[in-house]
Amino acid sequence: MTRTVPAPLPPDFFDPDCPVPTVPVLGGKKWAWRILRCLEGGPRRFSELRVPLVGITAKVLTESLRSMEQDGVLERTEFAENPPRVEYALTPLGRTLLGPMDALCDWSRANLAELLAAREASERASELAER
Amino acid sequence: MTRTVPAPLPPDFFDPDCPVPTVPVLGGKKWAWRILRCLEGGPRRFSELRVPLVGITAKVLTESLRSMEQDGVLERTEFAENPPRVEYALTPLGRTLLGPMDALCDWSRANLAELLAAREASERASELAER
DNA sequence: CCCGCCGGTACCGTTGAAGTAACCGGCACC
DNA sequence: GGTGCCGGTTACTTCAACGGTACCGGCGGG
Repeated sequence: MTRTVPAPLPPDFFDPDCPVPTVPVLGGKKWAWRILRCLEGGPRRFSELRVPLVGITAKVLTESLRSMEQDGVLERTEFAENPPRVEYALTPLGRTLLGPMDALCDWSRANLAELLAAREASERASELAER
Repeated sequence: MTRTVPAPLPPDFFDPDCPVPTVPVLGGKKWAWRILRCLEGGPRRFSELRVPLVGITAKVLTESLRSMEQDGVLERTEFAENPPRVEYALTPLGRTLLGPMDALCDWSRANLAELLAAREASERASELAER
């Protein structure tokens, strides 16, 4: 007899010690994706990054950059110049993230219409249920 | 003369109306990834999902499933049986998400060691700075 | 009559990311 | 001597996700 139901999932289906979910881009990092994208074309200065990242505050940008630096996906270089200059650049590790990231962005672009339609449909359904 | 610096990024580098960042998996959805993974092999019942998703509470699982249903990546089917049965299954749209997701998971697995090393290194550096 | 199972809901507390506002030191320019 | 820019820092607040506990209705079984 063929099995029509899948085998039950064991409690250790996910390794409880697996730190994959702690990967920076998978966390609630609203800006990380965009920052990576901005650095794709080469190093950028702090104030240069603030231009495309419309709405970000200095604090949040600082925090995001610091945490990404800690994760080794980008590098902070301070120049002892005048006026002071700080540059942020992708590390080789950070650059390898661009591929998978592109895959997800492509998915978003391709399926966004369908996704938004699903959201609207469920909104309309819940409005009907209210009455 | 060749340009050694990249062109400046314009303020409209990102479309301000672009809702790509609102895509479910890109938000701070701690469990969405795992839920998708659990449904990869076929439909699952509510209590069946609680087994592999160690530590999730009924409330959070309900919320996650509902929001993913709204986004059209999974489907909720209620059977008027006894005892009541509810099944969750991936939609075609949800199934297309598995590919890009795998890419990111592969990246995590491949580069996790390097990432954790970078974190430790920066921790050690900050401890040195404290003294 | 009471107990437990299924698939939740209600209420409330915690946490961490994000936002707001004010300020800083050093230097250049006027 | 005042003003402004650069690259932040500090303190405070807001907000949504997450977590904990308790409880529910309908049913079947003992």
